[in-house]
Amino acid sequence: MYAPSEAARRSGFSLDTLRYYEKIGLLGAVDRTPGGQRVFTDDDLGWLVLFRCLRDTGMPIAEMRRYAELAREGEHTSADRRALLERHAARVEEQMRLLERQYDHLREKIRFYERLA
Amino acid sequence: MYAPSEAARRSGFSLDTLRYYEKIGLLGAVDRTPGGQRVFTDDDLGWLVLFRCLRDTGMPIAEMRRYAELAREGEHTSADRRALLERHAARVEEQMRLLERQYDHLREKIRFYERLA
DNA sequence: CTTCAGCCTGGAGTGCGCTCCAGGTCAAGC
DNA sequence: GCTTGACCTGGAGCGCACTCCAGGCTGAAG
Repeated sequence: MYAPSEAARRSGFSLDTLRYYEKIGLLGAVDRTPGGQRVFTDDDLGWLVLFRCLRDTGMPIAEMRRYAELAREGEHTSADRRALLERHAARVEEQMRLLERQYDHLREKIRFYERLA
Repeated sequence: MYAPSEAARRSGFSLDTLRYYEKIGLLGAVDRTPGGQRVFTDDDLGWLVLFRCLRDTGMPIAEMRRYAELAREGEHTSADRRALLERHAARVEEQMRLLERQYDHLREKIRFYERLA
């Protein structure tokens, strides 16, 4: 059980972002105190860690939401979820290759300045 | 000498983006025909290749513009330009490490589904 | 000389992912 | 019981990087 600020700290998302993620249905309905304040569970935190992974690797929010909806539909969507993640992983591999290629290009440019000095 | 559409094709930027880059001062003033249509030089293309590299590695436009302005100021800014590129390269290295870490995490998640099948 | 695809301009609009705000409520510590 | 910092809501606003549009001009091919 985590207070909102604690969940924010642990997940690395801002409080506003956590509320936003709930509002758009990325996070399922978060538990509340009788007074209406959010209480995050370990399960919620697990989702947030996953969202951080997907977001850091460039998955658009719409697709994360799709994944979350599939998960909420139950066990029978696991093949779809797996396929979704595998398509994403393939895109990430491509992205890593591009990044490395452009990094080399950048290093080459820097060497130009080194020779100049 | 390249027509706008040819410059777009070769650089991978859209025509609108090329005009936008000129408008905001990322690209210096591009040559024109007597009638006012753009004519891109090999030098322009060189800049576009660099912008693609920097953009693909996540440099914000404001910083690319800073680099371009330094270059237009002349030789004496080369140390600044080099420093700018080196700071950027360091950020790219960090980005590559993060991407790889999160990719591993993603693969781990996929293995979970593989074991499920 | 005509045609018509390609190009021009200034400015408005888009999509994404937050981020901020006003005006109030909640709850832990004294 | 009171204080005060954390939290609530709905909705507006923002920053980035384009992207699109209307209405008009250009220039190579036939």
